[in-house]
Order: sequence, then C-alpha cells, then structure tokens
Amino acid sequence: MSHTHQTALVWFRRDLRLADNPALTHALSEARNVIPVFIHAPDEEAPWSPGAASLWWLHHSLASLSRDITGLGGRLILRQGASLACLQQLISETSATLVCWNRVYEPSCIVRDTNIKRVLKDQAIECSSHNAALLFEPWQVRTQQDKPFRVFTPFWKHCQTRLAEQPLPLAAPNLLPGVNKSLTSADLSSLHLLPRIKWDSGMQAHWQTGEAGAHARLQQFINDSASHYATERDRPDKTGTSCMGPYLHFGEISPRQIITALHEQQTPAESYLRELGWREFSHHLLYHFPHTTNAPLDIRFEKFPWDKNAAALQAWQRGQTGIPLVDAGMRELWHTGWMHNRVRMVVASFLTKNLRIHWLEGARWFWDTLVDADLANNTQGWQWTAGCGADAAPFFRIFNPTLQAERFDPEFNYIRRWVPEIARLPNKWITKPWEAPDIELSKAGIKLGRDYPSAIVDLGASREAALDAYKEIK
DNA sequence: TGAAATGTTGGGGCG
DNA sequence: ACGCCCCAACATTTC
Repeated sequence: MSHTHQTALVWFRRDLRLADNPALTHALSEARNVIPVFIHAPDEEAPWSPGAASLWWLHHSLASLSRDITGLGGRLILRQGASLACLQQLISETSATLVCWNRVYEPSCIVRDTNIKRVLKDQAIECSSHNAALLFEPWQVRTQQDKPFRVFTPFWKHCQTRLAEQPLPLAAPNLLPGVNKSLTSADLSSLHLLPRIKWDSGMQAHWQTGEAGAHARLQQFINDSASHYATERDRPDKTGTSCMGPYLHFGEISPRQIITALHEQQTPAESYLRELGWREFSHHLLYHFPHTTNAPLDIRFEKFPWDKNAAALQAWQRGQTGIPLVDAGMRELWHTGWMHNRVRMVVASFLTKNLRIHWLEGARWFWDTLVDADLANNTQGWQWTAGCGADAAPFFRIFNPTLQAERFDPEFNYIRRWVPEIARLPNKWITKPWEAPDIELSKAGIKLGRDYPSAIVDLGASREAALDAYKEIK
C-alpha cells in the first residue's frame, strides 16, 4: 500500500476503542507509522471538567486501551498538559505530518479543536476529524423549515427513516505499527485519575471497563434483557437496562455497533433504540444550543423562584431525605457511580420540584458522581425533568416517590437493598415510613429521626408549593 | 417517560 | 319491582 504520510498521530479522546474507529482507520490507510496518543487536559473542558467518578472510569479504560494497543504491537503514548502544546511537541518529536481524531460535540471541545486545527494547518500539518460518536452529524438533521428539531418524536422518526445510511462498523486493525522506543509516555498513575480517598471499591465490583467490557455487557444485555426491555427497563430492582451509558460516553463502543449487533442477532429492540434516539437528540440539542449547559432552553425559567437550601441539598446528595425511594437512588449512585434511569427521574423531580432546588445543583452532583456523566445527556436530562428543556416534561408533572416505588419496585427489594435500616418495615409502610403507626415503627426497631430521617418535606404540601411557584412564570 | 381532583357509570345493598 | 344511596372502577380534566 502506498502511504501519503510517513507518520500520523491518532489523538484519542472519547473514542477509547480500536474497532469502528474512523480516525484510527483513516490514519492507518494514510500513514506508515501510526502513533496513538491520549492527552490528559481536564481544564480544557471547564466548567464541566470530568468529575471524580468519570476520572475513575477513564483511568481503567485507558489501562485497558493501552493493553489492547500493546497486544497489536503498538504503544499508547500518554501525555499531560495543553492539548495543542502536547500535539506540537509530539509532532516535533516524531515528524508526524497528519493528526487524526474523532469529534467531541461539546461546546468547549469544539472551540479547542477548531483552534488546534487552524494552528496545525498553518504549520502545514494535515488534520482529519471524524464522527465516531453519533448516528448523524448534528448539522445534517434538520426540519423541513431547515431548523434543528426541538421535539423528540419527529426528530427520531426522521432519524429512523435515514438509519439505512449508516455504514457498517469498521473492523479493528489486526496489527498496529510499533512506536519508536525513544518516544516517552507518562505513567498512567501520574495522571492521578484515581480518587485519593478509597471510595471506589463498590464501583470496582460493578463494572468491567474498556472496549472488551463494553461488548461483554452488550452481549449480556442482548442475551438476557433486550427482548423484554420495554417492561423490565423500568424496574430498578432488576438488571433490565443496557448499562451502555459509560461505554458510550468514552466511546468504548459506538451506537452503530450496538444497533448492528442487535440487528445481526435479530433482537427486537424498538424501545431500546428509542433510548439511543434520546441520546442522539441530546447531543444534537447541545450542539445547536450550547448555552443550555448552564441556562434554561425555555427562557421563562430564567426567573423561576428556585430555593437555595443547602441543608436540603446535602440531605438529597447523601441519601438522607427520609423518602425511601429517593434515598435508595442517591445511595446507589454514591456506591456504584450509577443510578437506574427510572429512579434518576424520581430523584430529579424531587430535587427540582418538591425541594425546588435549581436543576444545575442536581446536574453538578450527577456530574461528579456518575460514571456515565455525559454533558449532553446530563444537561438535557435535567432540563427535561425541570421542565425547561426541549420537549420537556411539563413543570406540573411531579413524581410521587411513594407511588413510583409501589409501581416500579413492587417487591420493595430495591428500597430494602439500599435503605437497609428500614428493611424490617412491612410493605405497606416501607415506601412512606412517616405515615407508619408508632407500633409498626417500633416493631421494626425504628425511631424516625434516630435510625432513619423523618421526611425533610411533606410530599403533598411541597407539590402544591411547586405548582404555585410555576404559576409565577407561566 | 404523572398525580390528584373531578366526573361518570354501573352493580349491589337496602328500605 | 323500584328508587335511592354508596362506592368501586374507570374516564376526563386540571395542575
């Protein structure tokens, strides 16, 4: 094969995989030597630099990517510092004339990458960027009026009619060219991605990070859950969801690889594909409305009377609200870095509506604690719940954590698992201990306020207060 | 991808 | 047999 370039850099970012990696494939077809690089520059993503759980995930995923690259004869070069300076340094060390990467569609990354492309081009370095994260480029999906979609259903219908355009996933290379031994790489440990305080044992037990882990988890989902996803996905006591979130965020698997696998194994997955559609929708929305990471898309909410209540926020964060389903979710999040989606909606509704605390407070907490924290999904998810986003749940849709628990945790196993101090309460009261007669509480060995918090708000009264607040802005 | 209030219907107990 | 009331079950409206 004749190569246009002697040496290319492949700049890995949110595409920590070897299969279906267009930047890598392109580099291999264009250059004789291909040098895989990861640059740790968290400040460049400010104010949404990766949180603690995300960094934990990144650490293990980089370790895994590095092993996979070594297994094919190559070597992953780690660097730390400003991306542009590191790339320039690597270019001078390797005489590379081509830099390839897969796009990240977040506001701060777009600004950074656009600048890098301009500067490198001025230095006669060819840059080649690719789409590895989305089904469609955000600028290529538009309404008949040539505007971005703001409503999910027509957006997804439109996308589905065009799914056939999807190319098949690219194969992983079976050999990577060796990297000159003199080229230095930082130690993974020197990036300090792991938490200083050891809180990650629960996460270690829950997750198999990396590209192989992504495919193993996907296969498990296809075998066990995908076909009854429509009903089981709402059950936080079961493992009926795909858990693809963190893998998708770091690009350890691509949406089209998932769709292709479901298709090849003839798994009916209409309602799961719809969730991939929501991911796509969120990413397109963030691309078109980059200010929504910290401002409501619906401008009426700029003057919504949010409540500043540090004590209530802290109770929510720690899973000490006295509302069992809310506390169960918040504790699952803290312990595993993940929370079931149904419960995410419940705890988010509780924070923004019953406590009337600004959705950004919730978004920031999720950002720091979720291993699948993703700026587009997090922003759109929180705005959706708060009622200020695109195609949002109306503000007056307020989840009742008691009813949600009875409906979706019908055997109360989820609550009993994460809120063990009330596990001995009978089913009738376990979703609402504040209503339990004293005799039932003492039989279960519980004194509210001592063994488990009294509810920090009255669900009915706070609901009414939220509706009154909403009237002020509508 | 809600919940609560309000309205409607129809079966059954009862005088 | 009949009207009346109660109330569950379901539907509609409102927030």
